[in-house]
Amino acid sequence: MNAQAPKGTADMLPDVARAWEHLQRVAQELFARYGYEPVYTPLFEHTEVFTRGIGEATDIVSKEMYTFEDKGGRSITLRPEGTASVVRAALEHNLTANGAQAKLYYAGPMFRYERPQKGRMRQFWQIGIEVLGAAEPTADAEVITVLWRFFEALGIPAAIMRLLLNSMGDESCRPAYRDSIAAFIRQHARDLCEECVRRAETNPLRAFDCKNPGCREVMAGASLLRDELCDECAAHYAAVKTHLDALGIPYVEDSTLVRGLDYYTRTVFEIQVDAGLGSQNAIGGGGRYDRLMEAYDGPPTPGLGFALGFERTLLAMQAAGIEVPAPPRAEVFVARVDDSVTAEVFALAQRMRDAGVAAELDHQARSLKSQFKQADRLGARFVVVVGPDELASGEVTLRDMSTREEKRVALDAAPAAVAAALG
RNA sequence: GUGGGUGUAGCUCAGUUGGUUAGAGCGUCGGACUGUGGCUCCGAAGGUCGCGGGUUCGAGUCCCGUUACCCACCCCA
Repeated sequence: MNAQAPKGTADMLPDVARAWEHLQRVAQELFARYGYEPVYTPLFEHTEVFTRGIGEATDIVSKEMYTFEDKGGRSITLRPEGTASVVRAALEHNLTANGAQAKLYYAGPMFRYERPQKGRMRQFWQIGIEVLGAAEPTADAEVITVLWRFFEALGIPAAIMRLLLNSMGDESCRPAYRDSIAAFIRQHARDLCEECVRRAETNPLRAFDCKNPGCREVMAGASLLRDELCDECAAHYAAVKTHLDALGIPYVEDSTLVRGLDYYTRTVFEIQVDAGLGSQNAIGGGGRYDRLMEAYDGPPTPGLGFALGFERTLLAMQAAGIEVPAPPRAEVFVARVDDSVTAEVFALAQRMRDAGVAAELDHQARSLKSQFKQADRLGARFVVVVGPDELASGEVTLRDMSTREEKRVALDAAPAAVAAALG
């Protein structure tokens, strides 16, 4: 058979898997300090959760979803992102009933059918947080701060991160602006690329994102949403910035930042780095989605959150020279001199483990010499040598691999002695 | 969906104008006074040269196709 993992997926072997767990540990510890609780939602949902939530016209929904019909005839889709599921779950379980607030975080794989490239996989992992029921700008500033602090906690220097901030307005000011941009594009159609002209009909705001220099030049003449926000949105945006300023979180206002999911309102943000990600640059991003719950026929419920990508975060860390610490695979190696002491060695290793010590032993009938090599490779601080000589006096030899010192200790007392020596 | 690049041992790669048993480094395993590591030395195992056609007396080396991976476009984490 073909042993290759499917296109766009990757096995996470120990070195990578360890980094994965490191990210999750850092996230859990940090998020807990801000009052976020874990939540696990299904990896697949009724397709409607995403089509209604993310938006029919988005790239994600129109061409990137893993959708299939299950044996019951239901249309099922592997989740392409986490927010829609969390909001759906909050609605199902009434987490925000009577004005309650929910602060949740999740971590797990997402699925998008795309051509893989650096920093982009068909199955990729995200960690995200969501705050539901919070309308105040302090919530926006908190979510952004958590994202920023997370990357800092991983050791990514603030100097290489760029936090982009923008407001997308809401239903009272965005539609008019959107129409004006569409009109602007049609007006300058002959100076813009085909793609941008097409955008006038689908998602006009995306034209600001075009990499074509000519388009950028033309779009620079368009009015900015920042200047067209309604009073409420402008005040909210200003307050978010004030709160970020107070915390010293450095942001760059970017009126062209338009995130690709339809559900965003008001605040949107993204953290980018320049090294390690290939042609990608965003390692995390998010925003406010005050109308999303209503898209599911739920009550009006403000919400916001962020998602960050494991793969990209790791690429950024690698580029920054950050190593994920690897603990020794064994603290003590229990070596046997010959087969006559196998039973004692096996039992002793178990007593070490029961005493809380990471202990390893040979399962391949290797020579004593190669057991020492093995112990060295595993990073074991101690080797306990068990042989006929030792056992004759009810003892074992305890060798400190760093100092090469050896001493005899009683067989029964060995686990405690090793545990004590390890501190 | 489109374009470009690459596919030789577990990993990183060499392989001359096509010519006899395909190499190196690292890693793995074993050994270097009979019960002991990291350095050094010696040795061993390990390869359908992505796959299928074609050209040729002969192809890892040329041609065609195919597939996988990588990178980029689109878009996104």
